[in-house]
Amino acid sequence: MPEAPTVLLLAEQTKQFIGQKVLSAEGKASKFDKSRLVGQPVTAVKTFGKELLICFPDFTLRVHLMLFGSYTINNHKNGILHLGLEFQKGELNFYACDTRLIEEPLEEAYDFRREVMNERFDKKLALSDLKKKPKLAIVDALIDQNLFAGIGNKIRNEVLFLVGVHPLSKVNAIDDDKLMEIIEACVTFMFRMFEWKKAGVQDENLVIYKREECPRDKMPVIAEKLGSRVIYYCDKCQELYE
DNA sequence: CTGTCTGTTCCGAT
DNA sequence: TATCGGAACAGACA
Repeated sequence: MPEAPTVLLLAEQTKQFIGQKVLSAEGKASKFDKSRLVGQPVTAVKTFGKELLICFPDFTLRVHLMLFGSYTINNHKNGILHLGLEFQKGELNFYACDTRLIEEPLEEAYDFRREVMNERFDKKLALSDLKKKPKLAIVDALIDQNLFAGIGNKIRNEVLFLVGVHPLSKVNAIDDDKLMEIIEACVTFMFRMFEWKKAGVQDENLVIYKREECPRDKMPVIAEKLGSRVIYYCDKCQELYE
C-alpha cells in the first residue's frame, strides 16, 4: 500500500523496534544477504516518499511496497513472506514488496529537501525544479518521484481538483503563484491523508478520484487514461492553462 | 518515450 | 455458487 502518507504511518509503527536487534530474517527477499541483518540493532526509522528506511549501524534497509505490498506487525498473515524480521520483542513482516540494502550514508543517497512530507521539504526548490520541466503536464510532474517524492495517483488527482487546475495544463502556462499554491496544497493534503490513514479511513474522503460526479457542480467526472494510469477531473471546475 | 512486465487482492460479470 | 478478467495508491526495463 503505497503513497507517502501510508508509508509515514508504517514508519511510525516501525519505530517501536528502534534499539532492538534483529534475531532472525526470513523470507524470499533475494537482492541482498539477509544474514547481514541478524544481530544488528535498528538505529532509526525514516521515510523518503514511498520508501521506508530502516537504519542499522552500517547500512539501511529500504522497503518499497510498490502497488500491492502489505505488512503486518506483531502477527503474520497467509501469503508469500517477502521479508520477516524477528526482534527481541515483536516482529515485522513484509509481503509483495521490494527490499534492498543501501550501503552509502542516507544523506548521500537521498535529498530530503525533495521529500514532500519531510520537515526539510523545500518548496522553493520544488518550484524551481518544476520550472525546469516547462512542457510537462502538471499531472505528470506531480507524480515524478525525482521532483516530488511521495505523491501518487490519488494525491495528484485530488490536489489538482482542490486547486482548480486541469491536469493537462502545461507547467510553463501556470504562473509561479499558482504553482506554489499547488505545491502547498500537496503538503497539506498529504498530511490530511495521513490523519485519515491513522483513523482507518481514506478513500471515503476522496472527492474526485474514482468518483462519478463532481462534488461542486455535479457534472460527470472525466476518467481518462493517461499513459498507464487513469486521471480524474472535472473540466468545468478545473481550469486548463495553456 | 511507448510498451511490457511483475506483484496481490478485490469486485463485478458471466 | 464458482470462476474469470480487469483494475489498482508503482516502478523498472527493453
